[in-house]
Amino acid sequence: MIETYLLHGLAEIERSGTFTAAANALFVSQAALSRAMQKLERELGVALFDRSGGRTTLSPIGHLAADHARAVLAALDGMAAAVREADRARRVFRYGSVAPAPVWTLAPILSRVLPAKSVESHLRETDKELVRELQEDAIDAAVLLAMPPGDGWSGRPFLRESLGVLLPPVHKLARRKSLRFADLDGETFVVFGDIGFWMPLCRAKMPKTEFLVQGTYGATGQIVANSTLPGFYTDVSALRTPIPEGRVAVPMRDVEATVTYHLVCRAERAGDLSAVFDALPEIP
Amino acid sequence: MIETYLLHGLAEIERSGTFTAAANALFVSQAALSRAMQKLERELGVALFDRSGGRTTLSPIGHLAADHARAVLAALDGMAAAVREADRARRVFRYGSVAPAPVWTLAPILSRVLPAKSVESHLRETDKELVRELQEDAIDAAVLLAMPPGDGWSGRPFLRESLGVLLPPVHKLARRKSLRFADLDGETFVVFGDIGFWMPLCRAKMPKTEFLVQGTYGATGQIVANSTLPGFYTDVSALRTPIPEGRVAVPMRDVEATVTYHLVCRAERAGDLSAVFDALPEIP
DNA sequence: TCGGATTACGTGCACCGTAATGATC
DNA sequence: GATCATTACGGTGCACGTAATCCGA
Repeated sequence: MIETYLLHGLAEIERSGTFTAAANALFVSQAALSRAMQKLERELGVALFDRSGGRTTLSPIGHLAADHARAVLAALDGMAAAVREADRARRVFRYGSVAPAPVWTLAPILSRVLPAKSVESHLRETDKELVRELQEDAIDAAVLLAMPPGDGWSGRPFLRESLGVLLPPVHKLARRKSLRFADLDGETFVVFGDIGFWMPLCRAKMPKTEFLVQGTYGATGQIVANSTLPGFYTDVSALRTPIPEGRVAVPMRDVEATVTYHLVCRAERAGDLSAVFDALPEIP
Repeated sequence: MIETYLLHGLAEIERSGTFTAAANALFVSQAALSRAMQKLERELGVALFDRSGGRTTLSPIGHLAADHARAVLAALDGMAAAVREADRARRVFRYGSVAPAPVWTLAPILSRVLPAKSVESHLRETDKELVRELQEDAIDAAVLLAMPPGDGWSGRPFLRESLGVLLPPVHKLARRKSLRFADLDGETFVVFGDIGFWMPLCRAKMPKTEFLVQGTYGATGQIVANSTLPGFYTDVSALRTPIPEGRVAVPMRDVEATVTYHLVCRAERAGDLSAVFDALPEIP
């Protein structure tokens, strides 16, 4: 029987050039490697090495065998990777989102509907990145701003969110009923870093504005509450983090400031996720 | 390290359905197989079997792993086959021919030009079969009646052969200087079986003729020498087996009765065989 | 003489088989 | 109780490391 340690030995000898170097790389003695290669030749019934000179070297057939050995070992690694990945996928539900708010909504739903699975999520800044991750099966589902173009997708909207700004009462715009991005362009905003698509959206809509990006959600709130710098909120975020005392919340009325989140998966996987889709809230 | 005996075990369990049956098929004890599968699961860090019920059965991930295991084992078999085939090809020169006469010519040339190789040859009835064998790398070269169509071939003519008939002196055609197939159609011929393309050619040109096919060359000669039945010879065969006493040799004058043999190989292999081509005789 | 492969030799581990035990129908 | 799988136990073969040997530059 040709066991894999023989293939490892052969591949490493081709890589290292000599038995001695390969043996060191494999943490075995050169004697063991020498015997292993003799065994491999015996198993195959074919000489793989030129043993004429002082240095024993791979024959052309030995190189051919080493090529195949590497292919077999790659297949074996592929097996281990595929099996471990399948096992992981069995235990965890992984999804990405273009914004943090949908995660707050989904977290309790997912842990109720998929009690046997742990849930992993991450933020991205564009639908496009998440669509790619869906296609590569790197995630089970994604929260997008719109259904992706083309067939092969399954999903539906489940949450709407609208952006607004938090202003000090003395701010010249604090008395307005609503604002546009254009009104605020040039202000300096305190903003939390991980807010998904909102970040590039705000940069695009307010190119003259400077954003003081904070690494944590807490720090962002602290600075907004204890300074006169404007910050952001949304209708959804206001439900979990009340508007700070001494701040005025003014909603934005640009169409881009209100978005609808869609939970999306590949159509093939729709069956696995039907319980999740059924548990999503309806949009009023 | 995942050794191949673990993969064999897994694949056989999927095939057989139970550990017991698989263990019998693999000629090991069920205990050994059970331990082996535990080791495989330990190596992968993933459970491959449902051990809840009385019968331990493959989980979906176990089936996935078994699929990969079979693929790895197939790659391993492929490696052994490729290496053994490369080694064989290194030691033997194998070719096919549409007729026996070229083999008589080539045998001494090949053993002189390729002293390190043993030579294997076989007969086929058509160029087409041999071209396919060349394409499949089943043979190193082929003796054909013509260069194959298309690019990718290398070769040249090296021998010409003409067919004739051996008649008893009393035969009504024995005094002719030459004959056509049409003259002989309807006669009963004694003929050796393994004569390559000559057999279908003669059947095609003399559809009314009955051929008494002999299994050995010696038997054919004996019957021809000791009967009044007509037989065949060629100018080339006459050099090694003289015309029997009491027989008249009459050449055929149809164009199909004279052929030119070409030694052909795939163009990629032309370099390996240049010494052989150089040693071939020129056609007068 | 030196770097590197092979051979010799003793050791220990890992896999084996038998047999007892466990688990499920 | 029958049928499988797992666990326990003792044995053994095989791959290992050390060290001696061999072989070319």
